[in-house]
Amino acid sequence: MSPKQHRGAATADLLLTTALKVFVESGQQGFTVSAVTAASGVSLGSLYHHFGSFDGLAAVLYTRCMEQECDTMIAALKRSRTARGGLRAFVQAYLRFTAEHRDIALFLHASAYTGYLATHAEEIRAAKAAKMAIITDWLGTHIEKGEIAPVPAPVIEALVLGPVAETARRWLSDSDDFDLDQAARALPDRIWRSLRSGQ
Amino acid sequence: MSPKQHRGAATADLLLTTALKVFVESGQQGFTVSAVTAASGVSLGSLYHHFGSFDGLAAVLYTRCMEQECDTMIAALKRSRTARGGLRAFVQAYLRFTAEHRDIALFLHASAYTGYLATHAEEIRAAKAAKMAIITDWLGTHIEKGEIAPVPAPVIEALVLGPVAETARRWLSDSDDFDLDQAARALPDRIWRSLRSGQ
DNA sequence: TGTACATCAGTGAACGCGCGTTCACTGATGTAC
DNA sequence: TGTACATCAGTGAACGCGCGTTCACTGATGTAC
Repeated sequence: MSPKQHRGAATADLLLTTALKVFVESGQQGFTVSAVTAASGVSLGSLYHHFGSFDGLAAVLYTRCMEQECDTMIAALKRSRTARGGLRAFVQAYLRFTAEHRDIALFLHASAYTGYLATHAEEIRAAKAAKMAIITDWLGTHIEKGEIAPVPAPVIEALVLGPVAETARRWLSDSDDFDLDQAARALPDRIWRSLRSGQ
Repeated sequence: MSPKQHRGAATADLLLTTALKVFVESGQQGFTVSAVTAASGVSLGSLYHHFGSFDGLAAVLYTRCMEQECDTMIAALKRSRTARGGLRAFVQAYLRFTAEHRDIALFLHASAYTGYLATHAEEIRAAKAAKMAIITDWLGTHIEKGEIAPVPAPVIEALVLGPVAETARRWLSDSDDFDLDQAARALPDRIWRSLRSGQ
């Protein structure tokens, strides 16, 4: 299972890093094998040696980015024991991640309905579900505790992820005229108002 | 300016209708000129006569779908004079539109970062901004009246559009295991809690 | 009313380009005895 | 320690396919006098 040589990892890494750069700089249209090999200096055959296909490379890149983002969110959530505090940390971590890793955030948002992920759709779906389960579990425990209102889980998730994702999308498509810090300040409290039980 | 013949309108319409069908059935990958001409029975030259390019057809289709959706939302908003009532109508109209026009909703969501809209990005942006202005104006008047909390406009917009768009996206990618009616029942009140002033 | 002309609508073969992929190959590294 | 061998890593020319687009053309419709 484990490879007898390890120097290949650096090449695979270089390809992934370059692929992300190419995507961000050239968009979906310019996201091609030849663009990635040209920009990285790695040969075409080497790319196929490591990833099997271009879709394969895209799938690995997507999974890696998605997990990096989710792990950041999850760490933020678990830093706090109250629902309100965890939520605040989650929202701010998401927006900070978007700002600090614009390339990753852009790739993740833009890949939603693309063809290059279709081949590996099931694996990606499973990887995403695994990370999301941690987040929804956290929310679940706080519903049980009575801090969050007893509303169907998909609704809670939409109330949390929706405004944050929408804000990120806006900033991604118009970074100059959109005040992300202002949104990061106001959003947590407003989202919390939509979730808390009582009243 | 006006054409001397009108029968062409039917052909252009057939092309647009077929293009939407092809997109929904075959995805971004299968969304090609040849697929559209084959499925519609219209000749390649005729497509170019009416739209100039394939991107041109896609841009017209996108604009048309977007305006149809926005007009539905706007009509719902204006049916009510209170912020709370308008918002409820808006949310439910959005989700109902998504369910009733799954094909349009899917195309609109999936087109966000695609290459085929890049060429006409500016016109599309302008058309979208024109429709959105009506919605943000409506929200603005209710902020002034004090019904909606004095939070920055982009935050308000994210709180309204975010959860609704997220819910639509979820249903679009998993129509069988997602209860859209349940969401449509619970969401308006929850979104309203995040917007209302006071407390 | 007839006819000449301009414009609109529609046709489909042909073209070039760039895409993802294949493949036969060389070189580097690790393993066995 | 040396050497034979298997596997991993990397190379780049070549291929076929299907994409969007072009273009010279015919037919239909409306207009002018």
